[in-house]
Amino acid sequence: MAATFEHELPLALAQLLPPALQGVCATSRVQRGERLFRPRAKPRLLFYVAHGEVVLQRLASRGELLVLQRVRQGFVAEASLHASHYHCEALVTSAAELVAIPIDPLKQALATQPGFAISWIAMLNQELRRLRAQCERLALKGVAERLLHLIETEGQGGSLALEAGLKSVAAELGVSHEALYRSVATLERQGLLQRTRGPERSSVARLTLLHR
Amino acid sequence: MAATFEHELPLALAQLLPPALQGVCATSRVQRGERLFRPRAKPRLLFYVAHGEVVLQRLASRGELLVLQRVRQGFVAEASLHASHYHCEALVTSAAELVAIPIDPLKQALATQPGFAISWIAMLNQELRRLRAQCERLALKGVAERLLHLIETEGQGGSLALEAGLKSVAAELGVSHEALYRSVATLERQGLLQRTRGPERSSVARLTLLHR
DNA sequence: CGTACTTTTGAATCGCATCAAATCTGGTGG
DNA sequence: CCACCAGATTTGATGCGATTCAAAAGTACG
Repeated sequence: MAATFEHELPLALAQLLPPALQGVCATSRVQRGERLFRPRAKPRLLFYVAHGEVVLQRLASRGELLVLQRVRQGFVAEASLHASHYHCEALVTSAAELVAIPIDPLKQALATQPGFAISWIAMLNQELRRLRAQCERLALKGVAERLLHLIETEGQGGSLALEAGLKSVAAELGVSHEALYRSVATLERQGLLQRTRGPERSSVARLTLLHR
Repeated sequence: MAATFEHELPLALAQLLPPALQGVCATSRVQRGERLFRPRAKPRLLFYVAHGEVVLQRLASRGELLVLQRVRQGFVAEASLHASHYHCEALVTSAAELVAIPIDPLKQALATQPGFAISWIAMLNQELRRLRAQCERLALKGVAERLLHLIETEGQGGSLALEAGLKSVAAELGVSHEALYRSVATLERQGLLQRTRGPERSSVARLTLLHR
């Protein structure tokens, strides 16, 4: 779908981006399954995910699919700002509302507006901390420990919204989906976790931590 | 040791930092075992590792030690620039030469010199890519695969220098040191890997990839 | 109503963690 | 110089947990 201006920019973006840059951004709704970019493509746009879910993934040497990042709210591949090409691909796994920011004007704004550059650095710092948390999580040994760590760090108040099903979570945790299903069932049986399903087509499942 | 000005700043830093900021930086040599900062401490200095090795680690909920990052060359905890306190601790694991950069002047320079801010953003982007590579590595299932991935991504020309022994590498790979020793031995037996030890006290061991 | 996908359960297998112990290493102090 | 110690390295044995393969049931969507 072409750019639509009927929707305002998400608040987080409106506060971050300078007005001049906001003018050249395009908001669009993207269906599940679409690809934002492929590996080796030259970066021209930088994407921000307002709703939905986008997965950054990469084909490993053995042909296995590695999930580098699931983005539910935030920038996609912001590290490709100065890169000559993408190192991974971005796939929409849950219908999303995206903002596309042209890279050239973005770099221009960063170079001329110090306040914006500072905010951008703060955003990158936050992203760094998030990634370190993910590394910490992947270093945990058990499936249950990884899942609980995910809910604690990525969830809000001990509750994690699932936009795209448990299978996608399993990939992010670096475990087989069978192992994750079993672990969730066990934790539920032990009363440590509660899974709620959305009643409607808006299947916003949710994992909530109990007794802790 | 107090600041010494007998040594110039490392080239990478000299090119990155504005002259005014270089003037307030302190170079120092730090022994193995020293701690640069503890969790919950308020960040006042930002460290750059010129030589040696510094490990960013954190005590997990179970009391296990999680290695978030091994820094052999680059910044330590650069994400704490705007943070109110550290989330992890930094331990020197191999005698290191460090540059301490006061945070306040650093933030001042970032806010007033757009070119510097841009360079800083580029550095953060590089760090983000490195961390994504680490996540990718930790998602691999086998010890051997993780090790080979480490050598490929962190090494230079298929050869990785070890500043602090295999045990520290095991922690970074998220595996037990026994498993890593066995894996290295197996790979050596298969002719896929060669381990060289430094002849002198400068025990710069090295892992080199063969036949690939 | 059929197709594609997720979810679920089962069973067999394998790799790694763990515990244990021996050897080797560098560095320290007598 | 040597005894000694702390840590790294190495090898062995055992058990657990995850992967893998397989198959069935549930669910969304056209």
